[in-house]
Amino acid sequence: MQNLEQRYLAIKKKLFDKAYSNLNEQQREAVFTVNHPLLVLAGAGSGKTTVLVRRIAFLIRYGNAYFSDYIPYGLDASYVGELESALVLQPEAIEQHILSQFTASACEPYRILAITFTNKAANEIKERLAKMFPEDEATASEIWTGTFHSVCVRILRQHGEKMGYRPGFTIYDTDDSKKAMLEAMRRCNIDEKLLPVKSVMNAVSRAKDKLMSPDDFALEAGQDFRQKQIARLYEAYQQILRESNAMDFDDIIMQTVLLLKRHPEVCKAYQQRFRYVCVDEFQDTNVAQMQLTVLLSGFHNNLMVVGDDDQSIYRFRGATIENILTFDKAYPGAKVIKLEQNYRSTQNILDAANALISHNTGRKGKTLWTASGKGAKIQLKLCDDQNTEARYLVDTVSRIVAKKEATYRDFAVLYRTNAQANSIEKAFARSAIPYRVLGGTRFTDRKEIRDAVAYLQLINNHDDNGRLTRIINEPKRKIGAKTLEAVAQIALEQNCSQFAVIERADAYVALKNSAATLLQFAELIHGLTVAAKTVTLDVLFDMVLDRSGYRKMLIDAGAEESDRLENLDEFKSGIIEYMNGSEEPTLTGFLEETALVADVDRYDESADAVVMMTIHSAKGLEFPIVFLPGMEDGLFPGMQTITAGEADMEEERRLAYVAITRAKKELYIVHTRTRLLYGQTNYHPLSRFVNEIPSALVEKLDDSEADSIRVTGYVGSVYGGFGRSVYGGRGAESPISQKKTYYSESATTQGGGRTPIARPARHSSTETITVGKTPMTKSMGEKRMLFAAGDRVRHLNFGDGEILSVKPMGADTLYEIMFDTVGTKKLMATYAKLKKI
DNA sequence: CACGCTCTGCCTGCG
DNA sequence: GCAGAGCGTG
Repeated sequence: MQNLEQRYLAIKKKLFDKAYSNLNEQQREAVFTVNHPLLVLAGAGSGKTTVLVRRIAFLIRYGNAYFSDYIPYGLDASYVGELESALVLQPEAIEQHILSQFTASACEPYRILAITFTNKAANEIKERLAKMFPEDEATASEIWTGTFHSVCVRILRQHGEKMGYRPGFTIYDTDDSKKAMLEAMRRCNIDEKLLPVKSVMNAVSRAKDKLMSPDDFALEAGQDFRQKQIARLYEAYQQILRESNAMDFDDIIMQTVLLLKRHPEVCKAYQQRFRYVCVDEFQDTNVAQMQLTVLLSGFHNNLMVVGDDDQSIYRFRGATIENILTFDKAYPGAKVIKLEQNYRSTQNILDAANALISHNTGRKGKTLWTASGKGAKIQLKLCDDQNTEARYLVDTVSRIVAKKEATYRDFAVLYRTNAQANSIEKAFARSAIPYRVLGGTRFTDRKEIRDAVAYLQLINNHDDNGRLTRIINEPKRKIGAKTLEAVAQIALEQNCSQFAVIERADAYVALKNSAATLLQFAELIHGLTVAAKTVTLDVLFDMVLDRSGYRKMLIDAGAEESDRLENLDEFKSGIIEYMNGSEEPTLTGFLEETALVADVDRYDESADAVVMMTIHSAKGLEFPIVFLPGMEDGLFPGMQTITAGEADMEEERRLAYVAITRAKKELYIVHTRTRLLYGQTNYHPLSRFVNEIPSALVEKLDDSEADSIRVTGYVGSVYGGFGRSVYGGRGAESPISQKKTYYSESATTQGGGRTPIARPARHSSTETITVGKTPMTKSMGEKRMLFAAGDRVRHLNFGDGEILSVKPMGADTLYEIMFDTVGTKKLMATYAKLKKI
């Protein structure tokens, strides 16, 4: 009978293969592979989301049907024969009538967890899952689909108290966190000029990505002064967040991991629940997210991760590509499936991308191919400067649209930095071409929205000191900095929230002058807090704006603030939308959503307009015609990358790979002879990445190569010294370039240890000399003037004076100068515009 | 306390 | 070149 069993198993697979014949072989294998750790290396445009969604649907309908060895009891030849004859049916018919009888331990939808990075991706998966189960809505909605953050918040809302958070804890966004960090710096008495908040925030964020506590950080800092300071700040910052019963975005992940580690019973409950865990964009995960994934999937071990090591472009924010590169070591039995067939681009575009990315060493290795033919060559265009470049884009779009070969929405302009958007946008604005720029200030980042949310946050969580300080004097209530300082001081001493102090303002002598206004404010919040329990959210929102006087403030300001009023109205529609879409709308729930859901519809694909955005934000999107302006060494790859290590360069190359693979049909690479960027004009040679593309794939629209590679003489300014150090090789550096190596340090040490020493001050000792058409910047080094006590000097603003004393300070010099008219002042040599007279 | 001027920094950025 | 922060003045 063995033969019959084999025939049964074989025909079963054949039937599944046919029913899923609109997938390719690798895609099918990924869908059918169910009880295994599974790594799907999904190349750009290889149908990754389709695989993810169909696999989840497969789990629910058929479980492990495909690979299961189960033989039905009493299997007989006529039954197997029937199955074999069913193979002539159409795929849809097979799926509808045959496959369900093979189902083997199907998975309940609520036992599947699918994690993504962005809300957009989560929503797409939800929508596509819903389409997979048109017959019943419940199935798709029971699947736990969400971002890392939303999944973690959901867990923390259940168990946050085990980690010392009170219910209703607040989520701080980047801006709130920055304020908290500034407060930490005040408490630690560390000057922001010596240690910029930005770099501290970055260091702390990276530490949390790696699950390092403040203590761990201090331990690792050893005797490094700067690191030790950051460790202190990290600790103080956590303390401040705790006082406000708040978490930042990184805490959300880290605290969840800690919770699962410290409370095995909680961990076990989730592990047992999740029979299947899927993670999308796995190349973007950091250490903490990897840990979380491992923990949640740890019981059943049916973990599927989907990603593309070649598209890992977020190392700078903590993502570690090692997660994907070492997945098969972490899960020895893991199956690895590569999706290399591309359904998006032409072969020329893919060949260019393949050639480029092959210059990277740290990768799994994939070669994309397509069945759709060679297509047009890649167009390479050289322009004079950023303005002619922008005009070239405009002209090309007009030309192609005029020929009716495409419509506006088919075009995308993708650039490395947002700073490039400016000149391009101007050119489009002057033309008749509709366009949209993505990025920039997000709706929820607007001041009025943040203020309104801050009121709601404070109502929801009275401990939230950050939000309290944000709005206590907005609109103006005559509660100034001094009063707030006193409140904060008392709160610290009493170990209570600032709001608790304000409620009892009359009890403190230090607050006696402002007690009345403070109590009034407390009354306002109390009233709203009570109201929040009874009225609906939209009503509460209006009450906040009216009772606080915020709306009146904007109305009184007249026309110039009318935008803000409109924005608040729009925000209110968002509230109503939330109320309609949620089964049980609560203030906490709404605030959570606003904190975790960035922008509703950032990219409206239906609008017929050229779209402009950074390459980073274009990941995952595709366009028939793509322009890549600014393909120049120094811009892309950026200067920081050129002076940094190979790992950074590989990431930059992956970014170029992402850029190229966005294009479906045509790709235009544009570069310029000179470029005005950050207020300085530079020469930039053609990007090395373009040189890594075989020339047979490229059509030059002019004599671009000759000009771009010949970098002679020098080139100056911010990116100083670069022409030589890159192309001239070591030891060939010109005196000028040596003087200008001041940037190299900052790029390698992750916000660390950049000394201001050799940094020329922008407005003082740098002078611009124009040689021919190209402005060159001359370093101050040779020009810095040294004065002695007694010298008479002239200052641009203060007039003439006499130097009283000269003190060396680091690499700089501090002069004390008695001016004839404005008295004695202390000035740094680098910054003072002094001339000897 | 509000404004305007000056100074500074500036790649990319999800939640 | 430009936005946001910080500082000094009315």
